[in-house]
Amino acid sequence: MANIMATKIDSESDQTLVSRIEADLLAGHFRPGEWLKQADVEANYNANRFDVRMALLDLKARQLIEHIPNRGFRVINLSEREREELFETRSILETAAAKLAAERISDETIAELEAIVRQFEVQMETAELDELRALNGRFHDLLYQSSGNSLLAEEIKALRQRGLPGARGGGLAWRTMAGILQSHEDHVRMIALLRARDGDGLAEAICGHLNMWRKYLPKP
Amino acid sequence: MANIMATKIDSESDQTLVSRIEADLLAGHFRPGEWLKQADVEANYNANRFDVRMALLDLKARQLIEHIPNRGFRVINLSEREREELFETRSILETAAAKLAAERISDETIAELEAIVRQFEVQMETAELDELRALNGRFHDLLYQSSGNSLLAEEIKALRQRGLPGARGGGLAWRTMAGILQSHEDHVRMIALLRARDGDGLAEAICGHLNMWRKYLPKP
DNA sequence: ATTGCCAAAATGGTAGCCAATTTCTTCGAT
DNA sequence: ATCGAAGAAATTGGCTACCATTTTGGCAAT
Repeated sequence: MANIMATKIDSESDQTLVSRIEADLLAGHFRPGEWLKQADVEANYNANRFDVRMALLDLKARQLIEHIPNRGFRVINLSEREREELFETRSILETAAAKLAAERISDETIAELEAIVRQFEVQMETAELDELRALNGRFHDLLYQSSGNSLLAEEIKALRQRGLPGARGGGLAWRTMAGILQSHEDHVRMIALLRARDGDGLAEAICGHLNMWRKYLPKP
Repeated sequence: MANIMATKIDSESDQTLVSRIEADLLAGHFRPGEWLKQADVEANYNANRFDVRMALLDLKARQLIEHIPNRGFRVINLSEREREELFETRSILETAAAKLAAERISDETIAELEAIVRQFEVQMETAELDELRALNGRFHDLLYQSSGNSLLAEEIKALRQRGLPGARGGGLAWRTMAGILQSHEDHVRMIALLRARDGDGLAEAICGHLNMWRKYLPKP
């Protein structure tokens, strides 16, 4: 009896507490700078105080939230400057990884990438934004994993995630349909460049892709 | 009375527990793969169980130690492959940062760097290895901070540190005096390249500097 | 020598307490 | 009425203790 109850209660949390909060953070379900009060998290995620503390510490270590002593934790809120630095650093890592990937990627993996891009194309009009965001993430993760350097890939992933919390609509230029379409076309082009083993071209494409959002900013 | 006692007891730990353990890790005072049992740490650092746990979690987040469920924490022990990946990634970031630094660094900061190098030269024969290691760290930190991108600098610092735990003698090619001397000469050369604003040359120097240790390996 | 079993050791999840700090509220003074 | 200060409420966070789970290590039996 008690076991069944416990299972039922936990049913919605087949994932760990951290990953549930993380998912909400990366999906932009919190506002930048929003306070994550322990009591609230405790209630909203149906967890106990200790787990909440551990989860928040974990997320803090990954810089998705920040910690202010005696105040608590709040969603990261990057300054203009920090955002610049983030994109500069991502450009460095991602262009380098792209060049490596162009050399090392296998034909099978290119096919996998293409499958993701196709799925993106199909779901672009119907699916929810979160779904598209997930596909986008899978595309880039797989691409950078193909660099053959998984530490590099992890580093890139971590940096990408740091830009997401509090960024509405997935965080890039994805506020507009045009942005999403542009993103998709970039991906198609990347596949072609991978097939052509054009590392430099790919790097350039990545750079443009990364800085795409600038075109869609309210006030540049 | 009690206050004075407390202060005295804490006197040796004016730094936090994490930074004390961290210092020992980075100085190579633990062996790679060595277990950090909670009880031992508790005793050796004169701390309580809770603080130890928090400290170990923190160090785990920075990948200086790893955590195996129900076994505990142990000093990171990089595989050959992981070490390759680490250096490849560092090369990418550090050469990029060096190029930026060559553009953006001020004359004052170059002078600061030179001061560190001079101090290194003076202390090379007399000072302890830990002292030299600290100076080396300050040199590289300041250099990469001069890229004007502090996120980039932090990232580089974190990656550098990940290579240190368990690496005897500071972790690089610093097992031999020749390695230390080589390192110093590299630094001198870097200063010259900075003065000449030769970003590409500097990047190349960094690359060689980073991969210097290969020459001094027991079995390549 | 190998296997199985039991005891000892260690981890790690949990509850709960209370001091320090911040935030909110209320009250009083100008 | 506004501002400021004192006090109350809320919140964080450091800490102790407990014990279930798991692993480890040793000992005995085959």
